[in-house]
Amino acid sequence: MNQRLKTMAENRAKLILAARKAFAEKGYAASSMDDLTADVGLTRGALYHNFGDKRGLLAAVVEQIDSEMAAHAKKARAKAGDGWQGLLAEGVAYIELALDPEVQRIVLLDGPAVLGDPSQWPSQSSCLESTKLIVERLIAEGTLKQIDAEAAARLLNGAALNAALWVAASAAPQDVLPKAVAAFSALATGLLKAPA
Amino acid sequence: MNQRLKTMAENRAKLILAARKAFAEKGYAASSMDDLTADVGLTRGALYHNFGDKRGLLAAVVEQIDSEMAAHAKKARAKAGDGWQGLLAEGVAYIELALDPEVQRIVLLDGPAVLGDPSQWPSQSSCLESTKLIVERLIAEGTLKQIDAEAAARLLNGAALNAALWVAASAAPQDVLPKAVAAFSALATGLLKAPA
DNA sequence: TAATTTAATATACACGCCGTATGTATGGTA
DNA sequence: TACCATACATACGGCGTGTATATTAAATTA
Repeated sequence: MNQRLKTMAENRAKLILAARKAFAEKGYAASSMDDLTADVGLTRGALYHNFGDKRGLLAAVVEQIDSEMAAHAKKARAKAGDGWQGLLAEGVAYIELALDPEVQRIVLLDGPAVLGDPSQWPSQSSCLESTKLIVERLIAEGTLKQIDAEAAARLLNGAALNAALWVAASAAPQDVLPKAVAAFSALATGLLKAPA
Repeated sequence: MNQRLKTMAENRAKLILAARKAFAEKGYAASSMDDLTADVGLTRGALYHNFGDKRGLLAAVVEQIDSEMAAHAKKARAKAGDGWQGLLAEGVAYIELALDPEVQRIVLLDGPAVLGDPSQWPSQSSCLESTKLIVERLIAEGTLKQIDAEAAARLLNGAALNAALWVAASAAPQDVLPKAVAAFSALATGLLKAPA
């Protein structure tokens, strides 16, 4: 088979892996591309050929992490069913995901600053889209109030992410997590037509 | 009177003003300290003497904008009274404030990435504190459910900020703003003990 | 299989920016 | 008036990015 494509894919994977580590530990700005590439036995030549520039590498990293997050959230939702409980479960899953330092630093802090508004990212918007679809169905079912589905989906995600940041930055995350989840659930019930 | 302190204060103000402009337009990373200081007839010497480093300048800028935001939100709340309506009004005020590109870029994007978690900033935490106080009073009054006041305050602020980012990034902000406000209000009613 | 072409990666260079160390000049003070 | 402190300017070193050129290894074709 094609040898070149294979090694190229391997090199891309190696660079992304090293970048996840470096970006998470030192932050995007403080990560040297020379060091990063040298760590995996390459030079900046490979990097600029594969990703265009430093931002391109960050975008690739963000996309990877983001898709992992979406998969995780989707699994959590599936476990809780496709109705109201599923929507709640997805939000809670996001909160828990953002406890990961990699997610915090790369996706929540540096990502927006360097790449711009997350809702424009292809990966995030897919996740948002799925949330929006559930909301739309629940509205049609009469479970939720008649509000703009996209607005509701965005604010739910936003609240969840913010809760996650709070939990992550706190001194005792395991104590704060349940409070955050409780507050999130309470807020979410505001969308219900007939409150629980 | 003391001439030196006066000119120093003037220079600080000039630098902060120029930084607000540069950071808002080009972003923090792309703003050159040489250019910035030259714009106001100074050199980096003045900057590093007054603010320590580039981050220090950003911190000063963020603090200034942040305090302006807090003042604005407080005023909006006062106008709507000190109860539940005031809490809502404060959230809506935040959403509207974040339509300002300066606020978006500096406070919401670059600020967290460079300075770290916003809840640690002295200015923001003061605003959060005031929200928390209202929530606590409303809980004591029996207006709100028995939930953690800090959690509720944080998620409210988080949802509002996220709504603002969405509105700001949209093609037709004036159309999206009412949807965001409606969704925010709906979410917030989830905190009420007896839903409206 | 040998020559040729393609392209993935390495190397080398130019430029800009930050932070610091040192110099200078002006305002306060005795 | 002479001295000192300090706010600011100047000069320097180092690092990091992005790009242009070179090299090497794989794929293709005859």
